[in-house]
Amino acid sequence: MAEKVTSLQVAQLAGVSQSAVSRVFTPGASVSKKTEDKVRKAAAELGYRPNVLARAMVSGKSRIIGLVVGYLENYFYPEALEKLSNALQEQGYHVLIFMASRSAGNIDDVMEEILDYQVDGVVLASVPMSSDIATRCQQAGVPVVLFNRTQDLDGITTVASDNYAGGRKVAEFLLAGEHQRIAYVAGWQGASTQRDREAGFRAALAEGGQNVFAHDVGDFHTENARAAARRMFDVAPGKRPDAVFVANDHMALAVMDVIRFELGLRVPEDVSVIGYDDVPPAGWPAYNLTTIRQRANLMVAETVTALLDHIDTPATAKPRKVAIDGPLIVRTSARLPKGWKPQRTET
Amino acid sequence: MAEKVTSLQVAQLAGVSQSAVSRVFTPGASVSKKTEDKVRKAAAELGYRPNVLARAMVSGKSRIIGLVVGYLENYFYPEALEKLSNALQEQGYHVLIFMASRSAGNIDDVMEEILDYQVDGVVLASVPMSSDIATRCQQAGVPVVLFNRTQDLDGITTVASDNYAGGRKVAEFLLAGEHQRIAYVAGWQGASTQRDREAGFRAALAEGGQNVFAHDVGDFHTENARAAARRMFDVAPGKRPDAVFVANDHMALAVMDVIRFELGLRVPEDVSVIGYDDVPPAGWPAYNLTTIRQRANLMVAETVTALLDHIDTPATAKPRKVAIDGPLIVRTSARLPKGWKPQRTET
DNA sequence: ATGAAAGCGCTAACAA
DNA sequence: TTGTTAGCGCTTTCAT
Repeated sequence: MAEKVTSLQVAQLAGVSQSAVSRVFTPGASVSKKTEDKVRKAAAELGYRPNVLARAMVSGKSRIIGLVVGYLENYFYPEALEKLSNALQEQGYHVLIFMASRSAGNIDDVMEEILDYQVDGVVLASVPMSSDIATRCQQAGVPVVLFNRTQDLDGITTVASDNYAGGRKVAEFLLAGEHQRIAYVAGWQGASTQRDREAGFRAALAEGGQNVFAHDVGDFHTENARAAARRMFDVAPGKRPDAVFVANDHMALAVMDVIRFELGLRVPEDVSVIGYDDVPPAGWPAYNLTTIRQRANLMVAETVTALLDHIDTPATAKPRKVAIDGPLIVRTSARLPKGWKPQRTET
Repeated sequence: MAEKVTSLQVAQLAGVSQSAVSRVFTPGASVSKKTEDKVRKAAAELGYRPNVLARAMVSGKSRIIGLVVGYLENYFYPEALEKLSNALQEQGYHVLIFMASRSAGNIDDVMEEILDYQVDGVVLASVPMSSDIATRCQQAGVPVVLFNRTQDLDGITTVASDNYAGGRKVAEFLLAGEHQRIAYVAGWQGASTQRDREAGFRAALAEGGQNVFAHDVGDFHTENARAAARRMFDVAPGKRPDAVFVANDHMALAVMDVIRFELGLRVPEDVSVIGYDDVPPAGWPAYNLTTIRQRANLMVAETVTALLDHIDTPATAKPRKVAIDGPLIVRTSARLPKGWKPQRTET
């Protein structure tokens, strides 16, 4: 069991001062080649590595990013988390995770805890009350970015897909497919993603001379989505929607299950279903869900850029509202407009 | 933007010494009610919270647990990660994430990085070369536990499900269902989970007088599993297996897709399919996969207990090998033995 | 280019 | 119970 090795020990072995050792491990400090060699040799011999925490204390930079995430049940998030963590690692940062799920009411506590770690920045993903928390961070002088949420709150950087445009695309596609009774299953109403998707969807529907034929709420949860699907589709054929836009894939898959396996209807012959996110299961042949792709790679890249920008140049960094356009991935869960062909599922 | 508040500032406002403030925020220190009140009042007024990093420096305890995870593509891991993070949070620890995926070769680097943060413990999940890393941690005097891997290496605590027993159960069920040509699709051969599942499976098969009819490798990856399924099932009916055990659900779902949607065979009429893990999609009606459940809750609980045990009492804590029994969840992807009824999917 | 010295914010003896 | 003191391991002036 190797004991803890300090820079002082290395200094003594190398026959230099402790500060010399520090300089060798500080990029861009001034050390002679000779000293550096001596120090590196001694360090290697002792297995020395700088203590990140001690460095953080004096420099004020912990190189830790706090990530607050509500739940990983929606498979868009594990993917985003993986990419985000990787991207941050490449920049020399690491991610401290905080699950906001359990701590239902006490998200405030979570925030305090996160701040206690002197994190250099915070990413909020799928967190209820994001705006309160974000404000709290700002007060503490910690850069924040909201991932996959757009807050009305000014002064906070947010990165999301262009949910309004996405909603529009879905409506236009459904309209082009000559659907007559188009329904909507909403997500949690407090989420900006939900609101924007619905707004874009309704706007384009209206332009096409239609209105939402039926509306229910699934709250982004499987069970609620199932219940909504039952209420919506377990009715007389004439009162049944012939298409439904579900606010995210996670719910859309559940809705498809109810439609096909509980009610015995066919997709898309009896009902067209469209989701949002393009999570991996949406591409599985058992579903082949037509959906709007959220480009996780781009969203993560923008998040990292914005965050580092705020960290490195807090004075000049302006809050941004990034909305990334996402393509409609046409598979087979929705009837095709004349002349369309389903696309191949790319990776 | 609130400035950083130190214990000294609180002390001055409260008219006490700095150490008095420290004591108030140190559970089990001795402070008079009167001092405590004064301090708490001043702290509240200033919005003071102890700096975890500074505390870590002097106490030697960072209350950070390093979690190294290979990939989140297998949906067993997001679930485990969420539960683990929650459980650790409840104990006052937080999780620093390290994705080992990207850094293909340089897992060693990841390990050094993680150790630089002076983590109090490390959890290794789905990481190649786990044993090397684990050894490295031990050298550094940092408690480790391997999650969902059993290493032959003595002296390292591991928590996994009882994969051998699980493999046996699958074989016994398939045998009872009077299958004649039972195949196996393996995971990554370096994983103990894979090896144990296969060993148990083969042993029980042999006891039933059968042998593995066909064998291929999917490496725990979707694409490889698909390819394996094609090689295995795209053959003359007489040479085709009538049942297949796939080493995890993630691959089993892909295998089902190939069997049903590419080859047009029926499950379970033509082929019975059984997986391992019981990830959420296994229970979706479109698959209804019969599988062995890995009890994530128990696995996480054991992991946390073992880890804290090693952290709190390093002297007496013995390395353990925990194997948690997992039930066979009987759904409809495998033909039922006479007299069996499919179970309801519980939550 | 290098060493000495002063802390970063906190905990933990040690006295009082 | 309280205050004083000495660090934890490091970065960063400030001299030299």
